[in-house]
Amino acid sequence: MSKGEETKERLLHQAAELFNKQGYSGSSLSDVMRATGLQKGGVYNHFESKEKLALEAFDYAADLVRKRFAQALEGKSNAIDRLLALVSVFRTYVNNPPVPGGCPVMNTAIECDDSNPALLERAQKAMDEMRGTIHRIVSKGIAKAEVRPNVDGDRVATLLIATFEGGLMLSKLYRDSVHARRIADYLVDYIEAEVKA
Amino acid sequence: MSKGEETKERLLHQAAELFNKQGYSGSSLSDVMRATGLQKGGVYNHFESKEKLALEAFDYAADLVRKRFAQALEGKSNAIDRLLALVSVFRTYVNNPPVPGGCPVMNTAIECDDSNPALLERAQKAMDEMRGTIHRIVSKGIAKAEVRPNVDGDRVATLLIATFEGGLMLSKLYRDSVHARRIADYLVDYIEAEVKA
Amino acid sequence: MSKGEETKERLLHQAAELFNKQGYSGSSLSDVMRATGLQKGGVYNHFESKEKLALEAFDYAADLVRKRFAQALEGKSNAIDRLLALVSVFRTYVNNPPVPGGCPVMNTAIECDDSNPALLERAQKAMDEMRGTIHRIVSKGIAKAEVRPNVDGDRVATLLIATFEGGLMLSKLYRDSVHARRIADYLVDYIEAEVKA
Amino acid sequence: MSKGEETKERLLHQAAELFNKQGYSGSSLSDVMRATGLQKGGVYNHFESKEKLALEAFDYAADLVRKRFAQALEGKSNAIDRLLALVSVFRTYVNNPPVPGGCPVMNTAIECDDSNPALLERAQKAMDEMRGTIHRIVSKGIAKAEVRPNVDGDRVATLLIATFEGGLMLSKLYRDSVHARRIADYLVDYIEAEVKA
DNA sequence: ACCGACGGGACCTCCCGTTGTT
DNA sequence: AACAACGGGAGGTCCCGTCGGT
Repeated sequence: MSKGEETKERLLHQAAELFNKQGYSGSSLSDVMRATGLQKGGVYNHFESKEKLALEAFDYAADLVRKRFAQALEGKSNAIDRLLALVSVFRTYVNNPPVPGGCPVMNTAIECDDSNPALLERAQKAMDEMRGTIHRIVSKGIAKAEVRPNVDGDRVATLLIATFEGGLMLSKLYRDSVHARRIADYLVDYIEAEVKA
Repeated sequence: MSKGEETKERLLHQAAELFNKQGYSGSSLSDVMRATGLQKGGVYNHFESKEKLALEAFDYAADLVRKRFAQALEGKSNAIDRLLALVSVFRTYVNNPPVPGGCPVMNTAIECDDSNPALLERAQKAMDEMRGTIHRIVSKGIAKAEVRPNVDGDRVATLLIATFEGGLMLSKLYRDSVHARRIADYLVDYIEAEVKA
Repeated sequence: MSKGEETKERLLHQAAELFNKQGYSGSSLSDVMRATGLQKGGVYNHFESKEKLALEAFDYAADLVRKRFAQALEGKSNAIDRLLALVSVFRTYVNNPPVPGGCPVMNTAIECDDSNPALLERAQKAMDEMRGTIHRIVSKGIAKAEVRPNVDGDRVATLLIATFEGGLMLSKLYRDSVHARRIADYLVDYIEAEVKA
Repeated sequence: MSKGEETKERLLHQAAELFNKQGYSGSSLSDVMRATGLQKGGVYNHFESKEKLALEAFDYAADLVRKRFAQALEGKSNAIDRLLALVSVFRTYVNNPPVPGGCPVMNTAIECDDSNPALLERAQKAMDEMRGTIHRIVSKGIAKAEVRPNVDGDRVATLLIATFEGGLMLSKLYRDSVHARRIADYLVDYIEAEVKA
C-alpha cells in the first residue's frame, strides 16, 4: 500500500466517524483536518470536494456495517440461525458500533432525505443490500422448510430493519441501551414464534 | 393576538418546517429569512439567537405532533382502541405529516445526539411524553382488564415507537409509503394478538 | 442620500479605480476591503458577488469617461469643433484620466475578451456609445455641410477610437505622454485635412 | 533536442497561449498543468516559479510575433514595400494571430502597467524592437529617397503601432474583423499619401 | 416591531510552492 | 525528468450577531 493510499484510507476512516457523529453539514473541513492531522492541501489531494469525501466516507462506513453483519452470518446455514445472528449483532451495536455515531444508513437517511440526493441514493443502495440479505435468508429458509411458507420476505425485512433502527435511535436518544435490548429480545421472540417453521 | 405575537407564531411555524427538513446545522438564518419574509432584525426581535429559535421551533414542532396524536385519542376510552388510534395516526404520517420533513423528535435525536445537548434534551422530553402516553394507556388498560395483565407498558412503548420511527425512516429513505403501511399493519396485528386481553 | 447609498457609491468609486488599475482577476476582495475600509460583510451587503460588483463598477467607470467627453461637447455645435473637442479631451487623458488606470473600456476589452463574457458585453455597450457619438457628429456634419459628403462615419469612428486607445496604451506602457500627444496632433491634422469640408 | 528541452518548449508554447488569452493573474498553475498535461513537478522542474514561467512565456510569445513580421519583410528592400508588408501582416492578425489571444505586447501592457513591473519591462523591450524596426525602415527610406525627407520615424512608429493595436482591440472586443480591415485600408492610404516620397 | 448596514469570522475551494520518490 | 503528496495560506462566499434608525 503506497503512502497516498494509506493516507486516503486513514482519511476515510476518520471522516466516516466524524460524519457519522456530527452529520455531513455539521462537520466542517476544519473538523476533518483536526481528525486526520492533515492540512487542507492534503485533504484536497485525495478528494476534490467535501461532497465527494462525504460520499466515499459513507460507503466506507456502510461497508464496515455490512462486514459486521456478514461476519456474524459466516458458517451459519439455517435461516433462523442466520436471522438470530443478525439480531445478536444488533445487540452489540449500541455499545460497540461498527462506526461510532450510530448507524450511518439511518443517520444519512434522516439528514439527507430533503437536502442531499446524491448521499441519499448511497443510503438507499446500502439499505437495499441489507433488505436483500434478509429477503434472501427468508426465501432460502422457505425453500428449505426452515421458515413458514406464508412468510413474506419483504415484510420481514421491513419489520426487522425498522424495529432495529428505531430501537437504536431510542437508545441513542436516551443514551440507554435498554431500548435496544428490549427490541432485540422482542425480535428473537418474533422470529421464533412467527417466522420459524 | 398582537402583531408581534402573530409574527412570532409565523416565524416559529416556518422555522419548525425548515429545521425539520434541513436540520438545525443545515439551515441558516438566511433560509429562515427567506422562508418568513422577515429581515434579520425581525427575527432577532423575537429570538436572541439561532439556537434559541431552534429550541422553540422544536417545541413548536413537537407540539404539533403531540396534538395530532391527542386528537386521535379524544373520545376513545378503551385501551386497545386508543393504541389502534395511535397506529392509525401513524398510517397518515408519511403522506400528511404534522410537520413537513418527518418526525421532529427522531430527526433531532439523530442530528443532535453527539453535538447539541440542549436540543437533545428537548427531544428526550418530547419522547418521554410519547412513551408516557403509551405507558398510561397500557396501565389503565390492565386495570380495566382490556389489556393482558402480563404486558409491560415500557416494552410496548419502546416497541411501538421504535417500529413506528423506523418505518417512517424507511418510507422517507425510499420515498415509498409501503414501509410505513407494512409497519402499521403489523402493529395492528401485534396489538390485537399480544396486547389485547 | 441614505447611508447605504452613500456607502455603495463610495464602494463603486473605489472599486472602479481598483479594477481599472489591477484588472478584475488581479484585484481581490481584500483589495476592495482595503480600498473602501469596509469589511467583507459590508461589501456583500451591497453586492451579491465580486462579479456583480465588477459589472457595476465597470458601468460606473464607463460613465465617468462618458461624462468627461460629454462635457467637452457641451455648447459646441459645429461638427469639426466637436471632433476636435474629443481630441482635446484625449490630450488630457494620460495625465488626468477620468478613472485612474487608463481607459476602462480598453482595459476590460483586453482582459475579458477570452474569459468574461458578461463584462465584455458591458464593454461593447460602452464602446457602442462612443462610436455612436462620433458617427452622429459626422452624419450631422455632412447634413450641415461641415464635413465632406464622402466621409464614412463608421470609418472615422473606428479610426479615431483605435488610434486614441492605441496611443493611450503606448503612453501607459512607456509611462510617457509623448505618444498620446503625437496621436492627438496627428488626429487634429487628420480631421482638418480629411474630414473638414 | 533532448527530452527535457522538448518538454520545456511545449510548456512555453502552451503557457504563452494560455497567458495571452487569460492574462497572467487570470491563469493558474492548474491551468498550465491542464494545458500541458504535466504535473506540478514537471512544471517546476523547468521554471522556479509561476512568475519566471510568465516572463519566459511572454518572451516566447513576443518572439513569435517578431518572427511573423520579420518573415514578411524578407526579401523586400524598398521602404514603402516594407511598411506595406507590415500592414499586410496586420491584416491577417485577427483571423490568424501568431499567438491565440491577441497581441501579447498590448495584452501585457494593459494588464501589467500598474501591477507587474518585471513583465511590463519585457513588454517595453518588445515594443522597443517593433518601434525600432519601423524607425529604421523610415530612416533608411529617407536616405534612399523612398520616403519623404520630412517624415518623422518616431511619429510614424507611434502612429502605425497605436492604430494597429487599437484596431486589433476593437476587432477583439466586437469579434468582428471589420475594424482591423478598416485600419489596414487606412494605413495603406496613409503610407502611400503621406510617407511615400 | 421591523429594516438595513456592517463587523468579523468560518466556510469550502483553490492557490503556489516544497519535498520525497521513482 | 517527472510525479504524487502535502503544507499553509489566500481566494470568494456566507455565516451569525449587533446596532442605529424608523
